[in-house]
Amino acid sequence: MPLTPSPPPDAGTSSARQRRKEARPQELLDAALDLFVEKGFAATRSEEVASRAGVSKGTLYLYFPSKEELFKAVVRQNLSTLIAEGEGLVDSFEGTTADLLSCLMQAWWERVGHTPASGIFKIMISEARNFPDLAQFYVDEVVQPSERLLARTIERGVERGEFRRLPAHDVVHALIAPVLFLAMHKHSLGACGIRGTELDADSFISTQMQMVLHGLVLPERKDGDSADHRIAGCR
Amino acid sequence: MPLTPSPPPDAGTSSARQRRKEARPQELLDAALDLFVEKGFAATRSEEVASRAGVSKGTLYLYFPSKEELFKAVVRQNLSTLIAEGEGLVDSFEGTTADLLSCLMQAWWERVGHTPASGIFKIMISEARNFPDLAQFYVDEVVQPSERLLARTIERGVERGEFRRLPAHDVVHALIAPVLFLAMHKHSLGACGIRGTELDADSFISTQMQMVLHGLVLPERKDGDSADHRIAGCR
Amino acid sequence: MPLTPSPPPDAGTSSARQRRKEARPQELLDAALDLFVEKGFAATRSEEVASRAGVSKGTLYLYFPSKEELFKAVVRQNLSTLIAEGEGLVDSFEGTTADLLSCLMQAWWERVGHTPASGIFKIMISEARNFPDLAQFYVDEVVQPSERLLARTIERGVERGEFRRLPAHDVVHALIAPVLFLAMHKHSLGACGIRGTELDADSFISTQMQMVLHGLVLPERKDGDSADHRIAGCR
Amino acid sequence: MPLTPSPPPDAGTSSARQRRKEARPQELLDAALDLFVEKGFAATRSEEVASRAGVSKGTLYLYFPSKEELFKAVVRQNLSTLIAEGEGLVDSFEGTTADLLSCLMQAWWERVGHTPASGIFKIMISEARNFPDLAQFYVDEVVQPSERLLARTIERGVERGEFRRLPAHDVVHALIAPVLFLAMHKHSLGACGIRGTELDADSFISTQMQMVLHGLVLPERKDGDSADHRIAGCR
DNA sequence: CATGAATGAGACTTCATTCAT
DNA sequence: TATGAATGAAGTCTCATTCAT
Repeated sequence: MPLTPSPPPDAGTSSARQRRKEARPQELLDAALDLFVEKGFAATRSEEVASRAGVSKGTLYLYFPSKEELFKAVVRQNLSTLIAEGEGLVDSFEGTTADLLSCLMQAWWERVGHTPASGIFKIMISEARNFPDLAQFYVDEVVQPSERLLARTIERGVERGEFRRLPAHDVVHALIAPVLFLAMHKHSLGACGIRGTELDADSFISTQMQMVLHGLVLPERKDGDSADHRIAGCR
Repeated sequence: MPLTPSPPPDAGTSSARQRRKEARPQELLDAALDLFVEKGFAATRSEEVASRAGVSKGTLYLYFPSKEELFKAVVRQNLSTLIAEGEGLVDSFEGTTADLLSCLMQAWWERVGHTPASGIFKIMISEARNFPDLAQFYVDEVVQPSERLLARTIERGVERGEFRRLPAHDVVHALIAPVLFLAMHKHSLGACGIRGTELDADSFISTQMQMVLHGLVLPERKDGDSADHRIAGCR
Repeated sequence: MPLTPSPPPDAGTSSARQRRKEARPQELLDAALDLFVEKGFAATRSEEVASRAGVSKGTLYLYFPSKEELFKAVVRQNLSTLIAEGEGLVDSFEGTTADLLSCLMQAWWERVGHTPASGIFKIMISEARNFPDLAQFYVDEVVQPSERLLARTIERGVERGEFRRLPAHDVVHALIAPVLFLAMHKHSLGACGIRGTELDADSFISTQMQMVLHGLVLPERKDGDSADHRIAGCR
Repeated sequence: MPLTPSPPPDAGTSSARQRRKEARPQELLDAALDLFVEKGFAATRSEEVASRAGVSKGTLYLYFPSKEELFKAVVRQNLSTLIAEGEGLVDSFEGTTADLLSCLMQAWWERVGHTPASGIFKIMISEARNFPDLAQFYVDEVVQPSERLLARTIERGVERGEFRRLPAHDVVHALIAPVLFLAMHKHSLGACGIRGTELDADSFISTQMQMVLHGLVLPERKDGDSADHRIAGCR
């Protein structure tokens, strides 16, 4: 109530209370995302979610039947919709595949990486084995759709002669790994304020990209180790 | 053994009870590692650790004064010692830096990646923010020593003219990222038995290595995108 | 009775639930006082306090954040308020100091000595060294204020030429000692129902008063021992 | 072993070990007294008693079948013997009763008041209701014998025309109260090191004695309040 | 719709006592 | 005798969820 300017008394159907009421689920989802990311799913108390959203414990349960359902709603709102958008982009994109990949990356970065939503990965890592229902939901709703999306993109690059013919699935993971690594770090050790754990994301991504596109080893020395890059025997 | 006064030379030197006592800490540490990895630190009940080690709740506390100290002991036993060994290797290694890197990787893979110890990373991701003492301990005991170790190795490669001159810190993270990604996956979604989450580690690492050493983009197209590999604008 | 729904429609503004809620802290404090006095602080289980107040374990913690805080609240409610009243009395009293002392004594007797609150002294005796926080709290909240109050009263008597000029501090303790002795006894051995431990408080206090006011030794023999009443050598 | 000088190998029947062994129960009793006084009966861990006596937990149970029996032994050793001595003194004393009382007091002060044994009263206050067996034992072994002893002494004084004819039982308690008050204080608040709780025992006892022998109120004002020294109505 | 009082299972940790050695 | 490893009941406090108002 004190947060919204008093509407004209005859404003019609939607009073301040009404508007507030309609915003409730969103406020709860936002509070839940923040807290789940900060503390994890199990360690987040429902009462704290409610109070951060400015409502009482009971009210939370009017909108979401349990903490698990609340979590699923958070995931749907923050990731599922984004993936659907990505699919639209891939379907209609017309430039080079490298540009498409850049677009996807950038979108991810802006809409997930730089937002609290990036913490969802950390949550799933932590809780998957303790909450199999959530794990299944997350795989169906996030992991498989997004991996399919990236794999299609890589295959497009290969088919168009733009990319080396590497196993699409592995390339997808190689693309995802550093990004998740950053997200993971940001929401765990990186958030603890411990000296020596700072990590410059832009610099890291830039270096990573150079390595992925050009390789770490200098050209003139390339021949020697071209045979097999599985982990070699130590001697 | 050293505690019993000269037993008859042909007798078993230590009684059954004695043998049990000496084995206890190890059994408890093993049980603890398994359970911490499976459920996380907070969700693991100390009683369960004890019972998996075949003792009662109280016995655990004879050997470790608290769950936190138990966890620290697990980390020390499984990672700290390994890092110390790695330092010895780097100090005395005489081959190419690429080979040294391979050696370190392989050691990690055999002694950590393929053992339950790889789950410690997952645990820290999950619990760092909820247990600041553990986070600090882990940074001091694991993160900083191992990053220093790798950074020294990269710098060795640069100094000897073997590697491109990239920021050592970022290269370290780029090397760590895929490996942690695999460890993470293996102990979270990968352990849930959900279809569609399988991940072939060897294949992934092989692809990753080819990308890191040779780049993803085909040579003839390399020139075009050499300028800046930060995330490019979408259009 | 208080749990039955449908109060008369014209009933007061507060529901049965509301009434319960407001009465809870008091019910808990009463239960806590009884149990703390009976068993001591450490030996009283919080669950037992709750169940004696007719609520569950968790409910206790809705009102008091810990057993220590519960105890402090018990002390504040039963003693601190009383001491404040005593200060008012001393400030405004106009009769003889002996009468003032009688008044204070009587008030103590009615409001503390004859109520379970008298058991608080026993508790503190028992627990002071094991719970330094409680000890400090008790000294600040009870010991010092009440000793100051009595000392002021004694000094008033001396200044008005009513009392001998004895060290106020020691007189205070001499006044307190028999009273605490009684309280102590009543809540320890006296409450065990052991034959031979009965103690008639009124008779004891009466005798004590006569001894204090007239002396134990008969007048004609008084001279001999007037020199020093510290403990005399045995021969 | 390291505490005793190695005896000559042919020293005869009692080796160092032997002497040590015979001292065990005494060392355990001393350690137990100290700890019981400091922490109370319930809060004292048997292991701590053992370790302070320089033996292992198990050894304690070789000498005393339970913590309760250990406590009884402590009481017997520290108080029962003393009371027996007191009885001998009273039986054979030939001086004035005031001197006899002084002697008893002094003995108490030297052998109990100034030793850790004075803490036993505090223990019993605290634990009587939680350990009825101990309470019964203490009443039989300490309370009744010592009260009988003092009552006999007071009666001796009355019969010989030395003391006013007051109820012996109450006089006994009046004598005991300040002494127990001091003992109590010394082992509870007085041992907490809190400022404002210091108490000068000698000064207190001296003042107490003067009050008891001469009365608090000045002679010239005595008349007014001679009627009844029970607690008077406040107005 | 909204509240928040109430519940009770469950977690960590302690400690008297036993008993194999 | 002496040891000390082992036990398991018990105690404090937390929190998801319910439901009367």
